[in-house]
Amino acid sequence: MPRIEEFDRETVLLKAMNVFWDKGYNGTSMQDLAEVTGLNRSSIYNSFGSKLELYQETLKHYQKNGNARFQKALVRAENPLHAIRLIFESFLPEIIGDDRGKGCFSMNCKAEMGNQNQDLKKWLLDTQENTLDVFQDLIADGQEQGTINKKQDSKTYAYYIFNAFQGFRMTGILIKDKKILQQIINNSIQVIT
Amino acid sequence: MPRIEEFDRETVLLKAMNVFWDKGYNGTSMQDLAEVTGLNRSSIYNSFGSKLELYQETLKHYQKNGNARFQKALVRAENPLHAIRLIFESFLPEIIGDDRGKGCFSMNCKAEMGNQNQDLKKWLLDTQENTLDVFQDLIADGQEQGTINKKQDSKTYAYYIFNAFQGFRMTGILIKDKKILQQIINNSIQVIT
DNA sequence: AATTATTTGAAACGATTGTTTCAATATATA
DNA sequence: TATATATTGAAACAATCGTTTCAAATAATT
Repeated sequence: MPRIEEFDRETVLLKAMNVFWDKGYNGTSMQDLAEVTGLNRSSIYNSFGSKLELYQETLKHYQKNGNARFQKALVRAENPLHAIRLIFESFLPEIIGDDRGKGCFSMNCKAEMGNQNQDLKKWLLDTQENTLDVFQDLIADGQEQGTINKKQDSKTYAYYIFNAFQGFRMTGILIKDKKILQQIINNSIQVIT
Repeated sequence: MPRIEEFDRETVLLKAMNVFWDKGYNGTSMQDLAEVTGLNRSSIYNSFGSKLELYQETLKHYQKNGNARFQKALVRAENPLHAIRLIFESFLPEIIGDDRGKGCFSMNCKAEMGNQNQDLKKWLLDTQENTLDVFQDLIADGQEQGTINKKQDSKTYAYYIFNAFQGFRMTGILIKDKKILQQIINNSIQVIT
């Protein structure tokens, strides 16, 4: 009975994400979103609820993409240590190709909205925990397998790698030199080998 | 002949900084600024030019404070390696005491405005260069003096430390556990010893 | 005490903010 | 084909945005 949505939700979400990513949450207006998606304001509200809900959905979309990149690295890696390296390197194309200097969407959210909205803060904490777990599991495996040293426990190393990873996303905003970025990765991983 | 400004510029700047720091540039309204500073809108415009100019001035104020912290660490340090450690540790009180989760003002600016305003981008690049130089000089000194290894050149290590430092500021937004943060510092410095 | 240069307060500016309303449109089912 | 259900477009909502205006207030100088 119902009339069906005319637009492709995935496409709209992607376009909306790019605006939020570029301009930030507060820097993006519903006007911007309507223009870039081609949807009428009312259609956006009807389909996504509100500006904040749309923002949250684009964040999840972004993170899903990031998780996929993590998974790809896990599959391709020869061992856990190599997997960590591949995870870092898998973001090199995004960083170097990011000519607008948008950086990391998730990191931008953390800086702009992490202390302004409890729902977003909770989401950030959850994804942080998730990333930490991935790193910790990899490190624990690597320690058993022998490619990662046992000088410190996997959790401690996970925090260290997580820290380096976040720095990597921030550094990549203004530094696009692949050689420099690659050396940062090498040195960051050095500690756990 | 002229009537003198009634307010203390330094105090106003500090109050304005805290709002920008907390809410971001786009999240802060002139209303907010007038309320928190106690100044009338016209007085703000008369004394600081515009919202953007006031924002830039608060950023410089923040950075001046950060530089002072760097200098303090340099003076107190026993050697260049120790200086780098002290620089990281000098931000621990700010991180742990930051109960509102504001993070690093400069990092927030980078994430929110680095790609939106050319003047701000230029300022961010300048301060980045400055920080990198400080680290490189320290590392070069440490390498001559013997507390820092010579496996890689000072510039490469400077980028690595810079990366870890930026991660540190981001990690500190959601992680306030001093022991964890201290371990991140230890591991980050490990590479260059 | 008169003059002059500046700041201050209140009000208003047009533009834009996020959101809502509702009639017109469209389509899958009966 | 008629009906029911949903989406769409345009307009309008009150509120707030950053900024400007200008007369009143103020204080250092003459």
